[in-house]
Amino acid sequence: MTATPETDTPPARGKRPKQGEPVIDRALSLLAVFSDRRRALTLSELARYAEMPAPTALRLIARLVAWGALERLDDGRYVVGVRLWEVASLSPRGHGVREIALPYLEDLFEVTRHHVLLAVRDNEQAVLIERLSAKDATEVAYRVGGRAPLRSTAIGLVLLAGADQQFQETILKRPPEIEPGVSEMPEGQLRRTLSDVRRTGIAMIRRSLPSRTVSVASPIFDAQGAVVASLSIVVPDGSTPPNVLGPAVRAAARAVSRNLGFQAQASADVRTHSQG
Amino acid sequence: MTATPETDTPPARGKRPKQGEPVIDRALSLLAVFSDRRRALTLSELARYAEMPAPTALRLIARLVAWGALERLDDGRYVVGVRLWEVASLSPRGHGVREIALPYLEDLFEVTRHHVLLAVRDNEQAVLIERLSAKDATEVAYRVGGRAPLRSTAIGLVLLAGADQQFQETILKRPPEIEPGVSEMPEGQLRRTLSDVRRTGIAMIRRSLPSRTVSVASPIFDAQGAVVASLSIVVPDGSTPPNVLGPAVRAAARAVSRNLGFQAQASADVRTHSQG
DNA sequence: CAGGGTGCTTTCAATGGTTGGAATAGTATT
DNA sequence: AATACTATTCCAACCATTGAAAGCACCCTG
Repeated sequence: MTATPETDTPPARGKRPKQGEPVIDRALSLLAVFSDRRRALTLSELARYAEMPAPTALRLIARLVAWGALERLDDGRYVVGVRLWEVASLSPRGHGVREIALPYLEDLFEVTRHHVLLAVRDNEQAVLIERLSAKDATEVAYRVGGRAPLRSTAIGLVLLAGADQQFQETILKRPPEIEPGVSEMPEGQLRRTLSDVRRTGIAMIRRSLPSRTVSVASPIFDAQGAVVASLSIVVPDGSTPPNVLGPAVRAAARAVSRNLGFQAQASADVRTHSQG
Repeated sequence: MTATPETDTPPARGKRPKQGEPVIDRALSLLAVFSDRRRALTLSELARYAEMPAPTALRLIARLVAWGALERLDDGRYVVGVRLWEVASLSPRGHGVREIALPYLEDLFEVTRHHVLLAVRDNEQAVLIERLSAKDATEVAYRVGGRAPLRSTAIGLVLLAGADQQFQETILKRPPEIEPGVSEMPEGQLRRTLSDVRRTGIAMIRRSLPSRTVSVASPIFDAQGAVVASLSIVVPDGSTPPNVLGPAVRAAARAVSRNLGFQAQASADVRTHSQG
């Protein structure tokens, strides 16, 4: 029998607390410490948040710095390096769609002059790939590289509606998150909404916080007909009639899809695909 | 039939060829394999290019995939993942300047309607952080995430002119790279040019390849007065009088600098600073 | 100017994660 | 069916990895 008595909590009463974790995981956990609020960190902060001894952290960080994944500031703190940005720019679902979509985002931006967003789905959230905003636009909700919920944003609803059936069910079963400013939908209504999004190619959501805004989003398809990204605009509530926004966003999204090799069906009923 | 690979790798005389390299370095070298031309790779390709046995590569890749640094496509190939993009978006010299500069880049883009570029220096090259291009613009020379030389591009000259003295000397001593389409400057002229760039805040270069274009660039300063980025436009030669382009670019660059906390001196002579 | 605190760096012996050849399974090509 | 290539699993030797301890460096405060 494969008796592994190690099953209970591994408090590692011995001498080596967290030993046993693969080196790469540790190195990556150091990268994961960085966030919107933590862009420059000292060695001890990194060691503390990544839960490892300072000497260990130092050794790993030294390698990351040597490669360029991290950079060291004059004051000794560490920040994410340009080299990592460089590699990340090769991410198909990151810069890939972005590169193709950007000109169309700009066209759309010219029309509305507020916010234009581009996002892809990563697991149970939407990751913002691009955001164009006027300098005097309404308050910003999300930043590029940040994450947004799937169920309570227009851009997220589009991604959810385009996800594979099994994933959708998983999300639908989950209890609604309570979020201020948006009215969370019960399961039944959410199902109907997703169906509408698939049929019309448009999702729309009103927010009251941080300011009264209307968001309209539309899916971007790849050559296989899978929803790979979501395009959205956010404007102050009442600034533009919604029946104008919808077609504009959908047209832009279609233009991007066409550029990705998507052949629009004669009629509707676009198949959904699994992802990753 | 090919015989035993005895004649192949000369140094690997022992049993363990490349053993001894830190794990992180190996993992990072896997990431480094990806490039503009290689965005989706199989396991064996990754192993080959990173020069490591397939089992080793597989093990490392598995960790990277688990974290999200890489993603696996349906056909088994690997691509750079969104998670890496997410972390990279926290890079101050990457997305950092970009975020602040973007609105001004857009303003400038509206005027010229061709290419607007934003770059930072990484070692001996310029790394393109952002590029706005019209759909019908002239041929593109560089892509976001790509690298450009310091001496033969306007955007690079600005970064070189703003680098610390010691670094500049290193570069100046280097023999001129031969590049088609631009006339490489001898050391003396290059020195004079850099001095001019510092004084006027403008660099200009004409290219004949891949098409006849004029590039104009201007430095972006941080609160400490160091050159942290370079802003540039690229237009077809003859489309716009250069004496119009210069002030426009410089004005946009200054606006960004101001947003970074830079206090413009009354007179000229901005001090240069060392970097990382 | 001691004195205590915090954070960074180096050292070093024990050790367990790491390693890659070999074998196996899977897939495309001839 | 044979061939060639790629992907994956296995495992025992081994060396990179580990982190406590100690040494530095640099604040503060009394």
